[in-house]
Amino acid sequence: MTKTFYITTAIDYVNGQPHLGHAYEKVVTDVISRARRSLGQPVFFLTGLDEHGQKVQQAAVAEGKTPQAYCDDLASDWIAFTKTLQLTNQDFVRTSQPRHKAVVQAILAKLHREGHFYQSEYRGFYSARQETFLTEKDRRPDGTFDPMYGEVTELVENNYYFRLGAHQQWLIDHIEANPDFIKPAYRRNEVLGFLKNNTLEDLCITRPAARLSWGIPLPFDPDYVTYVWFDALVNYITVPAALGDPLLAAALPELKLPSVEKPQSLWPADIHVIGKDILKFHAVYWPIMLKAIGLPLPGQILAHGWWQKDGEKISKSTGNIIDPIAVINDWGLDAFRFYVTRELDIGPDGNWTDAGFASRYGAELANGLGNLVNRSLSMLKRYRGGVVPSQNDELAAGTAEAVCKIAGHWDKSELQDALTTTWSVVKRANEYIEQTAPFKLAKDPAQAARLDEVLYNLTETCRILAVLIQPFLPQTSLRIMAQLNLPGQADQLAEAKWGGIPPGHVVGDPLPLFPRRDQPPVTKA
RNA sequence: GCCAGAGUAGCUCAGGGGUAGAGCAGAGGACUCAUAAGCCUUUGGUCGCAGGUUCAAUUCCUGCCUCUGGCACCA
Repeated sequence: MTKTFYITTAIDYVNGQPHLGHAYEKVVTDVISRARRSLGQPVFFLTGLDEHGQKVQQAAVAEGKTPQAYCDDLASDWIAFTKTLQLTNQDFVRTSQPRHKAVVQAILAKLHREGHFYQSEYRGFYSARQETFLTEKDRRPDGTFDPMYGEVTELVENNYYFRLGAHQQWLIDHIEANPDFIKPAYRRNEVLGFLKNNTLEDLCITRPAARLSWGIPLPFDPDYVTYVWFDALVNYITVPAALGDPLLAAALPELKLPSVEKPQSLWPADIHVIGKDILKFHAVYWPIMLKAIGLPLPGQILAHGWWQKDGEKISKSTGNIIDPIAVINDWGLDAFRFYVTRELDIGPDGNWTDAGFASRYGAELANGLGNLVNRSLSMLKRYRGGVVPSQNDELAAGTAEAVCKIAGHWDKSELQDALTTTWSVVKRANEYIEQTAPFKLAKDPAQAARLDEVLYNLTETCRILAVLIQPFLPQTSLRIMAQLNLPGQADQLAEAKWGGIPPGHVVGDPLPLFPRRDQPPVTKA
């Protein structure tokens, strides 16, 4: 059984509708997934929802629904969202699913048995109205709590804790020995700085069921549900476990899930794509949990940044928001996928501007790629009736060099660099048209052979571009293939080898891929 | 406060001890296959401030200023 490349997004908390940040993380993960598949690797891409917790319980009650029904309703929106983005995820995990509950409980039982947990008192200030403990940070400057919390009382609560203390040094060693474990490097430095300058406190992993019923009960103490860490993070191994992953079967022998015909080997995850806000959970708690369970650590934690809009924080209260679905409806899915991966490198924060979106659409998609394909096919149609001439390799070497570079970028999840390099192929082809001037050659019958050569190079470049953009712009890739009248998905980088389009083949009719747009984009809901 | 990182052309950024670079935006030009797209040429910068090392600093060092990120519950 060969191991499948396993990549995940964070699971999103179901307390509303998906926004730009969610869309971004999912698109990035999807592009990496598609690129890996194109490189010839089997890939399993997982995304999903985090459904337990106080907020969901409260929201459900407020709507007069059971928490499960409330989650089911929202889950259908989130699943629809994966379709809108044309994600190629193989599964969609929900933490309220029985398979997830089974895995969480098996892990809790094992760690409890092996002495990783202990009970202890938690003393704190509790707001009955908000049903939450408050911290010193919640105090106002005068030492009182905001009236929104209602009456605040000091409360003592027993809970279970997970011992973290013994794990600090090996984790530091692991991060230092594996430079790619946390990317980008400056995030890695932050985690190392934190681990070296702080002593890890044990982690509170439960809430009393009396206070929070919407959660997974501890298998060894039904008065408690587990809280956040052993619920949400475990989603990453739920699906491998459910698919019969041999490492998980060995680590959790008592786990009882329906047997599968063809077990898949997924764990360890190759990449967890997450937002920078949850880096500590993934780079500190999660590895320690895995080590305690007896499982290998993921290969990489890839932390992306956040989007701003016009240089300011995106916030619902100021109305400074971007609705990804509105943008997609207006500009098309590929334009959206292109903008977020081309504009922002994975890691830093980015700045969404409508003008920037329109500018990239116009310059790079419409005038760059779109116009190249259109003018190339138009000339082939006009001068040769759409019949591909015999093969010529004038642009072969340059293209091959770019393809090789792009393969390297794909392999390292360097999406922005991959796009830049891909567009260098577009640029080169446009220059080639100016240099060879096929429209002049066409006027001179003596130049017919030269015109054939040029037209072949252009048509073949268009075909290769369909392969190179496929992970990013899947719809456009298919449309180029359709205009070339070629079968297939252009979803294997191996197809980017020069000489793939057969001489004598008749291409279809050219149509603008990205129509010119003069209106600013609609980004508000 | 502490720990990182950054301050370079109008914008986004790359670079790096010895005549400052790219893309976009701006200006000019020749062309016409194409979505009036594309191509060529080109205007922009005392490389945050002040010192120091050096024959030579934007590049190394020190200090300062400004900004950003992190310092455990927001994609």
